[in-house]
Amino acid sequence: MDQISSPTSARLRAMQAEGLDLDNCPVRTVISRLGSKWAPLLLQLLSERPHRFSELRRLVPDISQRMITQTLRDLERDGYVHRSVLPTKPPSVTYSLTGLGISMFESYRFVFEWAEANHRAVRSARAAFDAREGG
Amino acid sequence: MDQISSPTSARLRAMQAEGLDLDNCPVRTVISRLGSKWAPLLLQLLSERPHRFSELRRLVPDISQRMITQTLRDLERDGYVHRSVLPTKPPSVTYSLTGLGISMFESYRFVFEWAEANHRAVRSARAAFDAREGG
DNA sequence: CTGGATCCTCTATGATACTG
DNA sequence: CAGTATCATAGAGGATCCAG
Repeated sequence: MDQISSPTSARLRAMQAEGLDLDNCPVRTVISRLGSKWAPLLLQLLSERPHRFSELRRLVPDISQRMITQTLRDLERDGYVHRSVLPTKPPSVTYSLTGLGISMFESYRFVFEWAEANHRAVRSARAAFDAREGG
Repeated sequence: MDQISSPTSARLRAMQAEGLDLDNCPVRTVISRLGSKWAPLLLQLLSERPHRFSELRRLVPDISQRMITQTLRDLERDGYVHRSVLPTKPPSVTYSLTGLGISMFESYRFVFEWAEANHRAVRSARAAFDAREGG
């Protein structure tokens, strides 16, 4: 089995001495990024069909202009999203999933389906835990 | 289709006026939490078998004591993880997945497998993007 | 319409020291 | 061994204004 992490200080140096390669960890490279605050929502929307910038903004009402831009840019950088600019006036920009993005979402979507089916159970567990603690 | 978000200020009030229930969003309830920095790593380890606190710490060398405690606590609160204390001396604590946790990971694990198979492609895309930008 | 630039705030996380 | 408490900080994210 592979080792999982990527150290920072004293522990870090000890790890590196043992030859571990934490920057190559699949979880840290892929999953951490997909778990950001807005990436899941945007990916879900783009998995349905390509969307304009303003459409995404409207469909995710509480995202700031700054974060929608930045999140889409991160997803583009990692190869999941394609950005296509139509030189109209004013410009129109459409975002869509790339082949890599589609491939990724075929796996990621199982988590969305699980969440859809079980989010109530999670909220229940949360409430029960809080009741125990608070009491 | 359901609406996705959960507003914060002016937009928020506008949304609520339309009757949207952003706090009930499955993505925000479930997926956001699973995407935290350490949760994926700990879940992956616990999906293999139960682990002691110190084992997890050793297997994830760059996690701080504080974050391992807090992340496990969050996962316990949401019903994914069970914490069992053996009253030995000194105490021994074992963490394991609950039924809900096992169920969830049966979906989540596809993402891990995808990451394992494609993290190099993602890193390539990232490098290519940076080359374009930087150049 | 689609952003970029700036400033500001708050949360997540780390480091460290202490305890049953 | 398995935490808790405290302090400090980087970075995520929001608000606002400006521009092609």
